[in-house]
Amino acid sequence: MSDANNDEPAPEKTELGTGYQPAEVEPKWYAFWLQHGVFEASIDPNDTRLPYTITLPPPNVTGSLHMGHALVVTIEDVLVRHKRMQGRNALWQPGIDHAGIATQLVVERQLAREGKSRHDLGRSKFIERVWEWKAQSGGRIAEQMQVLGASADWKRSKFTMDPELQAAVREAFVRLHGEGLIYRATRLINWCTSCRTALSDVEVESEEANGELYEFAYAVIDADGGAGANELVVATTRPETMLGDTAVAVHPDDPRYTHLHGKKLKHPFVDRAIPIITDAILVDMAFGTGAVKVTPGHDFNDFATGKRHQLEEINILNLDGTLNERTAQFQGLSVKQARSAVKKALAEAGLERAAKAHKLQLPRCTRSSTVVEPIISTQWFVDTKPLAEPALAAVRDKRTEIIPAEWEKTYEHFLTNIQDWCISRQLWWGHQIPAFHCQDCKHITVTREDHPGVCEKCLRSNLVQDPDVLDTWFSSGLWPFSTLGWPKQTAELERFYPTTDLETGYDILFFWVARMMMMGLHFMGEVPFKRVLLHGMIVDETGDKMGKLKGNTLDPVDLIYGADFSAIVQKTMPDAPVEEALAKFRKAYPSSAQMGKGFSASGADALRFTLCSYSPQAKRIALSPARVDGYRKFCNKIYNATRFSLTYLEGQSVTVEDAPPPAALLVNRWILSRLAHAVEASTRGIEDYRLDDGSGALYHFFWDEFCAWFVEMTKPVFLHGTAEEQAETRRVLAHVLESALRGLHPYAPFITEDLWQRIPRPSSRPISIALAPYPSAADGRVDLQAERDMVALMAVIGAARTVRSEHEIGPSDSVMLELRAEAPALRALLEEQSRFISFLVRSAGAPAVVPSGGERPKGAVLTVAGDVDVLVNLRGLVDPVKETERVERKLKKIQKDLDVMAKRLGNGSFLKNAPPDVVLEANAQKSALEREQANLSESLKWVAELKE
RNA sequence: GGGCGCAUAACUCAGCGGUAGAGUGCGUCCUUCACACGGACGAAGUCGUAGGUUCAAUCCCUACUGCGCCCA
Repeated sequence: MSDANNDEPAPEKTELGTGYQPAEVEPKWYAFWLQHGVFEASIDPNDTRLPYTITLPPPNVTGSLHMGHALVVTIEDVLVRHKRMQGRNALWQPGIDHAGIATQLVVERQLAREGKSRHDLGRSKFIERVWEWKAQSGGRIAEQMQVLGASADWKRSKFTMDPELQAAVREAFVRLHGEGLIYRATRLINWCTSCRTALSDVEVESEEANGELYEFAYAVIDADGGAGANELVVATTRPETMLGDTAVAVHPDDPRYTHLHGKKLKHPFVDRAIPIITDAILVDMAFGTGAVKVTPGHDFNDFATGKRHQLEEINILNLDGTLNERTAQFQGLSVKQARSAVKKALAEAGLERAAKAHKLQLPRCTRSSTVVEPIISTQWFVDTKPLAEPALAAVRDKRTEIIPAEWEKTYEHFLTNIQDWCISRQLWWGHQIPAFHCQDCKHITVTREDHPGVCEKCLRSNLVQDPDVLDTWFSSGLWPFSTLGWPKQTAELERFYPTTDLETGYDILFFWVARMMMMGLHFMGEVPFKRVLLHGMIVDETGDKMGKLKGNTLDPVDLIYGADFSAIVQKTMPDAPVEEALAKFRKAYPSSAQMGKGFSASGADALRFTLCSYSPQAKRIALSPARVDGYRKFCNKIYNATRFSLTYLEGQSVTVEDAPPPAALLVNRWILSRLAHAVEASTRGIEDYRLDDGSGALYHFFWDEFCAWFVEMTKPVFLHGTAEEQAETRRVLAHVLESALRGLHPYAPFITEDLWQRIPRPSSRPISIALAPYPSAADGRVDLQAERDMVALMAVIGAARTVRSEHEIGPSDSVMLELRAEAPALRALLEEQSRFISFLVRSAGAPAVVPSGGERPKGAVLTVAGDVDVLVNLRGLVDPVKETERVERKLKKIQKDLDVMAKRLGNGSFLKNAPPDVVLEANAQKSALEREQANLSESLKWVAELKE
């Protein structure tokens, strides 16, 4: 980390206008942080700070920033900045994922525009071309993350195709292979005909679709005769696969088909006899005709059935999804064409029996959305069972904690049912499998060497490297340690592994988290992270997933810099007419109706604060632009409160110490006490992964307590207070503001840095707020008496203000105020604070503070605030009818509450069974209500005098 | 089919066994010397439906209805 000796100057201070302009502030402070190495983690052996590590889920190199990224960046940045400020040696490890298929597609599209294919270039030229593309336009997303304020250690940024990471991948492969956990096998796998590659199970998502259940008949060979005995009708959603049928299964207990057991069927198009088998696992008697065609070469259930019955597995597809030479006259057709051709041919052969609409699950490639075809193929697999066991155990015994805990079940379910993982991909871009096929003896040599000289078995040198690359998630699985230098024993690995927190969307619990757990435990012997923090998906304001088709995508950048709605929809739906796109957008974001022509430039801080304000526990985060706007205003509030404070702090040589200043005035004692609560709540929120609570506590503190009460109450002090009171208040104001900005910094890094640099601060502070200590309860001073007194005071002021407001007394009209209280201590408090009451209520002179009872001034209305009767003299100022209405409204409400209390307290079992303090509390509430009721009823009699 | 979750103010969401909260919006008043990106005040909810447990249920349990997601 750089230190304060760095003589680079801080960015120049600009004039403070009346409105906060994030665009003028944010970029310069980001540059400042980078310049001073504020985000850099330390491996200095003398640095004894406890490490705190998060690895950033590496975004796709082809990607650009979307709301999901903004959420990840925001949450992780809050966690990291908080821990950094708490004095931890914080490492936020960033990086980029090479994204095999996605990247290859991007570059192939680029080539296509030049009229070329990757095959025209050849493998090595093509890969060079990908690197060129990457250098020019890949990884832009990292810059966009910086716009959000991400305090990652960018100098350590890694790319999954960096040479060190390639070495890590190779090492992992070789070791797993040596341990027998990686093997090569021929089996049924998911094949994407458009990406032309195998996929793992998790890269296939099934989608409901409207299809049909089609029935056709196979003729029975050597039929015994009898009604219906010479054919067997099967039902299928994929008729074309019948070209690969090698059996038809019926349930062993199905009486309809007992006579066919052991018989064979004649395939109508290819020269093949198909056995009728009995299988209780595959066949559901109630479904379809109860007879199931079995295609082991193209269906996972059928494949398993085939293994049980030693059936032949026939592949009918070419890798491009067309039918191959095993399909007679259908050869060369696409699957879709073949489906209608087969149906037509069956109908012509008189074998078609029925077709009815049917809902089915279509497996689709997560990348290309192409329907995935199961085919038999030779691929590399990871034997996941031995890896999954330790990963399960680590979560069960809490070495790794999953938060929210409800995801543990999903994790458990996935890992207990995990299938072997197909890791080879028929792509060029990625980590090429370090396996070398001997052209002479066919042995496969797996090695760390780039170019092994000879086959390890026959020692001849006729070797060809396996052309396939590894699944991108294979390298991602190594991320928590490969980024730290593994397999080398680096200082980074020593210090930062296991990492502390892993924060990501729940949607990649399977893809990524489970794999990191398996790999981390296997290679490092320790869990890769101590906590897994999962957040929900960002959806539009109505709860729909964001998507291009829906026209409801929100670009974080538009919220940060501001944008017209018409520009936004032209970007999200470039092909649709503007009006139509705009309509869709407005429907998805009803609150945009309040926002005029577009989004204001809210700045990164406001967006971050908004994202923090949603509970991360929710599965769906329905982002409301209006809410962003609310936090934009909050930033403006912070800015203006600071501006106000500076008018009293600048040029006043106020000294700020680390410890909270001594305070005698109630308002000063109170705000220090509230500060203690607020910063504590913030830390608790961050530590409990409840950023909504943490940020909310500070929002409420800053706006509703610091600004609404404290700052207002400093005004009479600064105007008329003694020099001593002013000095004390200045010190408290400076201290609380400085502490509050530090407290807010993880959530809103830019504005807090900018303002913090302008205000007085303790001499011990470092060059950046990002390195200053996070405030704790010790920065305030808990003072329960002060809090109680302020509650009473605020209630009195509120009651008087309500009277003013309800009677529409203008701000320039002052009112006579009389306060009556029984307890001498309470009267003393009101006397002491009378200048604040007078200032905030705008009373004519100090309020009269008197004991309860006594004669009521003529024309005064009465309202009750706790134990204080508040008499506001409205004589000649208001309408008696309005006053009657007001009082009656109040009385009605009180009566309602009293009814509830009477019911509770009238219940003998409540008095008997409820805890004593609850009963006590109820009684207290009841008498307070009764007193208020009595006073108000009394005041009804007086309304007539008001108009005098 | 299996699993998970959600249903609270007009909207987006917190909350929780002891008489319902926030932000935005809405209404009234106010350009008072930090902020109209503001201030003061106010209105607004049978806490999805039906049962059960309890002195007490929005909260716990059961069923149902509606919605969403994941796995087969």
